[in-house]
Amino acid sequence: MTDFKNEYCMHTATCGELRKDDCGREVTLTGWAWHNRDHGGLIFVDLRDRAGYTQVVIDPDCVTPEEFATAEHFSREDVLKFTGKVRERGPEAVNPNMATGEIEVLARSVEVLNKSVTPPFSIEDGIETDETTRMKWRYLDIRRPEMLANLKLRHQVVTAMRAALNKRDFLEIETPILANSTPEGARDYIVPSRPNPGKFYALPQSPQQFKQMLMIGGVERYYQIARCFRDEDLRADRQPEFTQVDIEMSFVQGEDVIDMMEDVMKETLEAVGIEHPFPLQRMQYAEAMERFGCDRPDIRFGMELVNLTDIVRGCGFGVFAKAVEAGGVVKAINCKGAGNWSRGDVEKLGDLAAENGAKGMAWIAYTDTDTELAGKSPIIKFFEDDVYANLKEAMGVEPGDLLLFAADKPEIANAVLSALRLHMADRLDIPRPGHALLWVVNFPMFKYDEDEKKYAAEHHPFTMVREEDIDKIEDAPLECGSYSYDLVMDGFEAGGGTIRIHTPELQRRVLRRCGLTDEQIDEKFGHLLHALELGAPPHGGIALGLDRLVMLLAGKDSIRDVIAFPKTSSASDPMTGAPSIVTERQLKEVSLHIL
RNA sequence: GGGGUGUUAGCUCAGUUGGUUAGAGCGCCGGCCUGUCACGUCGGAGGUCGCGAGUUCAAGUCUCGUACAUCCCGCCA
Repeated sequence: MTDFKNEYCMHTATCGELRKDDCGREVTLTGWAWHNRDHGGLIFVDLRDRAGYTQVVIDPDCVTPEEFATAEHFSREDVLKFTGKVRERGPEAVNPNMATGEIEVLARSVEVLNKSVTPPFSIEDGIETDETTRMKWRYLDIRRPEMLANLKLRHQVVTAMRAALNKRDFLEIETPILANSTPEGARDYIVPSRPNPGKFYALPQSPQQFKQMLMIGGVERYYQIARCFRDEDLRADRQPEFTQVDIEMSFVQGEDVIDMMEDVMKETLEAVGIEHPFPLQRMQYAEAMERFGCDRPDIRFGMELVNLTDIVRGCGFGVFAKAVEAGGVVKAINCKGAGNWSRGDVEKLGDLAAENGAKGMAWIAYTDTDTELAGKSPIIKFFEDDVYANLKEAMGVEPGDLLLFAADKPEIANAVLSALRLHMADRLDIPRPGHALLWVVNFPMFKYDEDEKKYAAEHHPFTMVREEDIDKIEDAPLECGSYSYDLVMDGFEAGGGTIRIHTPELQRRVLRRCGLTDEQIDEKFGHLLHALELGAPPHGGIALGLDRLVMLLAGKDSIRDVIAFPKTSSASDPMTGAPSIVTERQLKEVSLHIL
């Protein structure tokens, strides 16, 4: 962490900046007592601030007896102020493990700015303190250099993105937090309106409609570091409130947004010291699903899905043959290095397959010594010789391999093998160095919702349908492509965007296809349709998930580590106690009562 | 809504087949110590075993329920 200017404050130097060249300077340092080492006749204090830490020496010959007595009772995290001379350490006393290890400050005056009670956990990097404890005392957690570094990285990313966008004539514009509920999408956080009894605002799931209005308003290039809210269950990479870098442009086609975003990403990554080749790979959605089984592939390693459907069609193994007959697929991955796993360990992988919807998981193992590639598996005996030979060839089998199969509807087979692929990469310690970004483009426009028995937009219903597919909206919606692009990084969706519909007729057709009646469309989206009638320019944009992006750059597994004050999995905050009950009077004011 | 894992000292954890007074490291308190840097050393304090039932002569340990955390599925346009 770099230093900051020593202006407007008590100290004249930070605890991280002093070096050999500063020897002889008289400085005032402020900070927190990190480690106190009392040698009886001599006391060492590691004084820590945002910039780093410095050893302060308290020698009874250099301070008053009262000050020395004070120093004998320093506690961890006391807030201290020292004035003294920087001096070079003797050669034996140099500490090569600390940035300021060649110097120390000999205290001339000692002042306690504030005592601290014993902290509930120690302020160290690499601790494995329970997250509830960390979040209850989040301000202590933030004192850890690692957490401070994460927050600083986040700041640097935001700063770089702002700079890159400002340079390209984007305007940063704020949109409402008190917005309107939308019928589709995630569950809304709702806020009662006191002057409008029985009516509610919804906190925005994204500024989607507002930014389209800004384009129609002639802004042409907009961005916002936008807080978004979704009342859905949490995950390691999902919080109820999160931040998007929200971007929209007018008079563009999909390639324009992609090109712009690549330039912004390039400058952002450079700002935090990461090199990545540009332009990025662009992969069709269909190809991503075929090769990796998911729309956000981690392409830093292989173990790609192999489609065996044609090879096993009509074969002697009934499970595979029937799956194909029913219109499904048979796919497999080759886990190199797992061929010697015990049968029990392999069978356990079936649990993961089941979690993702599989009815079972077939496998074939080849031990290191199985040079004939006979294989071990309960299913081999069902295959005809030529089928088995073709299968082995398609999978590129070698001794030491483990094949895992999925035979099901394409969605399930892909989901199962995608999960297994990532799991096996972890288990086999397959290296995933650096970062890999790519675009996944041309998502289907619609998907069929089995539960609701209706079609829904894959991205969102404002997405532009590919011109050649517009005639299929009513009769073959699943065949409609869209102008959509996801920015994928290390197996995560780092961002997603689309070109928007800018004519009212097409917008209405898409909303109808999503199952809305004309009355519902007019009620919920009337303002948008009117706006599209009044000279809406062709426009499109993208939204980046800032939390996920910073998480990946920081090398963390959870976005909670890059958010200053995150929520627990029950969407609560152990530090402030939010959410909490409100008074009867508050409820009455907004015309509510609790059931 | 469903599944997995976990909950024992301030923190991180161990605790055998259900059996005497529940342990360790770190931290904390006190003594000693003038070159340590995770200082050392001697001594000490510190426990509603998440909570509630049940089984049993006996429960940290077994059963059921429940709360919270965490991971995953559903969900997240």
